Amino acid sequence: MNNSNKKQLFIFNTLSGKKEAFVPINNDMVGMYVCGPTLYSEPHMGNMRTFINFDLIYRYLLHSGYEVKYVRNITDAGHITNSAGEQEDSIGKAARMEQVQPLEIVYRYNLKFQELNRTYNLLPPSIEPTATGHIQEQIEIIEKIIENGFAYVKNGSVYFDVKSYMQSYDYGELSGRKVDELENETRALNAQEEKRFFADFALWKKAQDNDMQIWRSPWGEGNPGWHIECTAMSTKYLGKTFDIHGGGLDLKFPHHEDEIAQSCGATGQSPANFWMHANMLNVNGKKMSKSLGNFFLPKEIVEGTSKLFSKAYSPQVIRFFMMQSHYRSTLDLTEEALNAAEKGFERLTDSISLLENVPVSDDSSFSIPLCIQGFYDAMNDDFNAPILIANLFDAVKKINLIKDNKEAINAGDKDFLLSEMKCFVHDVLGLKHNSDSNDDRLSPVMDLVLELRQKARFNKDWDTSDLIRDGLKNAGIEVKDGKESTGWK
RNA sequence: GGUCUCGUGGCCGAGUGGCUUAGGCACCGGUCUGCAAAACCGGUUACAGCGGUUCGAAUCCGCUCGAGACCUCCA
Repeated sequence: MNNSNKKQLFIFNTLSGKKEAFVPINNDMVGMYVCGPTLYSEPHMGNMRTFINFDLIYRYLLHSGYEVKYVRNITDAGHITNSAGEQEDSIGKAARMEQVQPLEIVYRYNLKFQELNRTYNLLPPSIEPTATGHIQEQIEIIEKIIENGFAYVKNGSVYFDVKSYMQSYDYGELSGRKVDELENETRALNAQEEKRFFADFALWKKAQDNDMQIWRSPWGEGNPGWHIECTAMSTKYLGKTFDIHGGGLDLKFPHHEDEIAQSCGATGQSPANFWMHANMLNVNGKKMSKSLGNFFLPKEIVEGTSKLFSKAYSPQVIRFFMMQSHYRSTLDLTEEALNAAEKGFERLTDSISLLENVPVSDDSSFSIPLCIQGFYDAMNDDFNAPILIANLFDAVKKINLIKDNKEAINAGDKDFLLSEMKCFVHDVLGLKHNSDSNDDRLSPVMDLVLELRQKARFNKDWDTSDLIRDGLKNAGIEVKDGKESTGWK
């Protein structure tokens, strides 16, 4: 990495509602925890947007020279779903429906999730811990919270005592919610007589007859509440307080609010200095969700099997499309917008290839360092990938003008620009090069075919040259006649 | 109902007080070309409405209209 370009990184902190200078607790080490998926079904494109956005953040932190411990959990227990008034574990429910073991469900969808991570070019986190692998840690944290007077046991379940907590801490500081407002709004939803206070939430649930996953605890057999797993795992792997906690915006309340309460209640320390929330992916103006039916699977779009789109799009194009909006904005997915991204992405990657072969001059006609600084400035401003891309396209325009001898670049600047552009496109944005897709065996054949066509063109045998061109088009190969040579793709 | 966010040109999408023509795509014009496509260059179109603050607002404040999110299932 290039330290001369390393300026102060600013991150929008949900906790303060402001952009703050990012200073890690431990010099150049960064601890980051991101709430991962609940694997009771295949993750949809909206789920993936969050993970892609945090992949960008992870990548830029690495690029900035930080040593990052990136923890992204897998929820395989304790995630309660609420259907028809019945509360039950979502994994257990899926297992019962499909008549398999709960862990078989998790294993099945985790395989798919991992495959998606590779397809969309996400870097693997440092560790992906599971809730079921940390039952003991969860129990220990719950015991601490009880010990500190912020939780109580009732009929084999344990609840967090929000009223007691509020005497020492500010419940609602992350989401900006006031408990007295909540009370009027949500009382009807809670038929939980066991709770002392409507806002109390479960840390441990007593086992019910239809539970498929049950563990022993000091309070009897049962299973953990949803929020406690993240507190247990983040504390175990990153410490009582770490640098960044991320997740989807829809987790802000109650999940993240309750995580803060649990950590403070157990350790007396707030878990994270920076809270980051990625915004939702919309389809037709509405949040993508299963209940609305406006979701599609990440593999459907790359295979072209989604009914919502007329053709397939490469994962790189989808990733590029997502990078063109800021992670804190909602993003509207439409076919027209995807087509625009496809063309733009091609132009960007083409220009990198072009830069490799562009002629050099004695002097550069524009400031390359200034150009590159623009890349860094964009990302240092709360990971503003859309501005980064706009700045990259400024470079694209310059590169094209160099080709036409309207701008010039010297050898040193060329190498500098090329390596930085590759770095930002490939390593930071996580976009693979598009040209790798051509088959090695096809290449010599195409050279031959195009040579025959050139011969025909030289002889003004337009019928033959057009026959070749149209035939290739039908085979999905596009001929691109240039001034000196003919390309294809 | 409560809390909060947002409304930018044909589409997606940055930008928070005074030139950013943001950017991409589309469209129009041009260069190149046997023709076409591709590629490249150039250009047009905007800040939901009304009122206010200000020398000056897309950017701050108020109201109206519209959209969305959360309110213990959500990435």
